[in-house]
Amino acid sequence: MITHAMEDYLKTVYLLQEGQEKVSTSAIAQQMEVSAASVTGMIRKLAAMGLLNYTSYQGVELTEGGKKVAQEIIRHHRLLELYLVEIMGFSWDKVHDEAEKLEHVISEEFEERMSEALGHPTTDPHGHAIPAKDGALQEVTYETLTEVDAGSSATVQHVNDNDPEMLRYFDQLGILPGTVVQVVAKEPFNGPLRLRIDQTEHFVGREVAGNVFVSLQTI
Amino acid sequence: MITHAMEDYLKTVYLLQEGQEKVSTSAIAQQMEVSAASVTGMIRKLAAMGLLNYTSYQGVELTEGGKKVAQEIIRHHRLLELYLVEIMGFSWDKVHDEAEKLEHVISEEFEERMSEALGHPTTDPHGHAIPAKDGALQEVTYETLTEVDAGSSATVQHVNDNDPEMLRYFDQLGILPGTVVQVVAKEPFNGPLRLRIDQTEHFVGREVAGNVFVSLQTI
DNA sequence: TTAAAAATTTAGGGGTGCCTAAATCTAATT
DNA sequence: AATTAGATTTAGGCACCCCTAAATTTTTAA
Repeated sequence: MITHAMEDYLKTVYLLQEGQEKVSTSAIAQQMEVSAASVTGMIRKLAAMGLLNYTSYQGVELTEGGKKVAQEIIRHHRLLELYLVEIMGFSWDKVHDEAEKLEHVISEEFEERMSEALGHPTTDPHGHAIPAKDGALQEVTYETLTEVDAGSSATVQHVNDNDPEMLRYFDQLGILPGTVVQVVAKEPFNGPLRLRIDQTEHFVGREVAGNVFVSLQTI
Repeated sequence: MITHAMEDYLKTVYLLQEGQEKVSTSAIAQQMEVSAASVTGMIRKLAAMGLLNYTSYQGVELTEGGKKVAQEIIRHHRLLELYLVEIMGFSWDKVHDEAEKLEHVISEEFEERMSEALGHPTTDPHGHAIPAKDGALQEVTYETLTEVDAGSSATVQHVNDNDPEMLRYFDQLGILPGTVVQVVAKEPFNGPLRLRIDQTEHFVGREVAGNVFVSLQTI
């Protein structure tokens, strides 16, 4: 039996796994805000169930079965976020927490009816790809705004969705998926970035910029 | 902290309490399909929290605080059932189980947005009253079809919602809230009832008839 | 290469919520 | 009033999921 907590672990490992193969205990612990000891315990259980491969001290890697569970939950989460925004009128800073709870309890039919109501969408309100039913999620790894050279422009692809306050700030700035942002200048010593968004200039800190994932303008 | 399990107990006690004052351990155990020992354990916890009054061997009674929690959950449940049917297109036999899970995790905002989308409704798809926000639920106690005299007609007020198969049967028969049913005859020895619904006659067993709550036609 | 630092695991424990079996209490019957 | 049946509670246990503290392993740096 797969519990809600297990689903959360699998989802976290899946999202951390992108780019790397092995995911460390501490990375999971940090992401989930639990102790490393708790992670070890759960990992052993998931490994015993064949949902991930695990060698002591060497990190974990999802099996195909584990990936399937994770994708299902991520699909639930992202469909829910979009449904809450588009159909129910939630603001985008509130939907993450709501989806975090609902993703574990909705039925397949609920999932299907949301997808239908939304016209079988492929991205959620924060720009993340929605995995197809039983389809793999291959999220492209974009760079963050902090890595863009001064003078260059970039298009926002997605933003980190788990901090409501930061999302409200993004709203104020006009940063959302699809927005074109020009990095006018980058102040030294980890100073703020000077951004031009929609004719207006803003100074934003590195922490914020690090949560905006973009692709460079080719023009 | 009120857990999901506690919410379920409070809801059950609330619904069992209608009509009587005290609710017995075994009634709760039967309704929730858990052991009586488990009920005792939970009851003690809820009593310690001031959500119900409890004297050993004498049954329980919700306090005002306990009632408030129960009403909130029942409101969630019934709004969800209606939302699932009206907005998402679920069939009425599927919504009970879905609502049973969702009722514990939705936010106040989710509740409010459902209510708005539905035009602040007062009854769910099975004919049960939806408690107003922070408002008491005073469900009238209707009689069941088995209690209607042969020859009389009655209007369906609500039906039991927790057996999907029975709900599909009601659908086939055309029994839903508002339907007028004439009890043509009642076979003896707990035999079937002969019902006229919409010009058609049906023979239904007592168990089914006992789950249809009606008010007598005054005309 | 060896000591220190960092990461990870093990050990032991707490709260929740369920169970069965045994003990106890209440209510009904004689 | 005593017995018995039924209802209820207590006792002891299990699974889940988290924690802190201590032990162990790996990595890093001197």
